[in-house]
Amino acid sequence: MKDIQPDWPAGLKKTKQRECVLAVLEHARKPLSAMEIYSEIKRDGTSVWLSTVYRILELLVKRGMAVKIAVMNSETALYELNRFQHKHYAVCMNCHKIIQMDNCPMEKFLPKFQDDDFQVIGHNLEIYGFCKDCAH
Amino acid sequence: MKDIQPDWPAGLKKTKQRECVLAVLEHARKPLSAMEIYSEIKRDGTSVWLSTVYRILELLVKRGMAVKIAVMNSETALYELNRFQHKHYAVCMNCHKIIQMDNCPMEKFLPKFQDDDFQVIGHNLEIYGFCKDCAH
DNA sequence: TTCATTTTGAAAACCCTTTTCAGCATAGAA
DNA sequence: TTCTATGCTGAAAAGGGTTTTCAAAATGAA
Ligand SMILES: [Zn+2]
Ligand SMILES: [Zn+2]
Ligand SMILES: [Zn+2]
Ligand SMILES: [Zn+2]
Repeated sequence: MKDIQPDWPAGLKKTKQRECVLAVLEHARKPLSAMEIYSEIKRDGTSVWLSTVYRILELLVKRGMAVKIAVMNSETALYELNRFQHKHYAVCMNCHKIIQMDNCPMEKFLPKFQDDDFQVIGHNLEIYGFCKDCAH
Repeated sequence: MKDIQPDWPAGLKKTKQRECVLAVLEHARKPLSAMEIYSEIKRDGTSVWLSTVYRILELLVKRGMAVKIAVMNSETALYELNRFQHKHYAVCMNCHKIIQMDNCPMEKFLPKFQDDDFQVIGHNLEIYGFCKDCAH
């Protein structure tokens, strides 16, 4: 699981736990919760504490290396590597699967809203419904 | 604060606490947290418990009489009366003020996304940035 | 009024997340 | 390499919003 990193990010002390968290995020095919990352690392045999995972994730987010996602109606935050793509999600109301959308519906709308006494920094969009496995 | 309700919703037992929660929501000019509703009721001199407020809000949401809003990067849920209007919010990153948007940027986009193996039930959109009081 | 059924009070439990602080590991200097 | 300052982790506890519990109280129907 733990990969050979080509080069370690400058200013970050290299620790076993940080390497593991980064490796898990790198291999992830979907956004993961802190608990999922923690479990993945332990399953791999490395000793780590959940609070440490939270600390590392907070650090990665602060450095812009990871992104924190808050899916509504879910009390757990999800994390993924920052791949510098603007994206949004569709969430299945049945199986809670998260499906990535490839285009942003806000592009055309935002300039209109900009004028209205509000300086827009970003936006957050989520579609909810049923994925094709759960459609009825 | 407690209004004379024209008619009490059928099938709902009328209790002092439920009347108060509904009255607070009716007078609210912005979405409120359970704690804010609780404080408002106590300030009015009525005895109520926070867990009861949560129970009542859950009931109202389940009956479609209220709407629960989860603003990202905020760990508290907000509630408002369901006025059956489709709307979205802009959230100030500085003062956390919530500004209601009057048009929905998704209307034109949704049909395009509908086809993609996902049955769209609804969506959730949030703009974040700085309100005019906090612009820099 | 009486009684079955709900609802509330009061407290405790829950769950995810953050904080604390001492001991340990890391990277840079000597 | 060894030393040292600094930063990181383990381990446990606390935090904060929300939910659960169960006995007592209130409600509405008969
Ligand atoms: Zn599904
Ligand atoms: Zn977008
Ligand atoms: Zn503001
Ligand atoms: Zn909309």
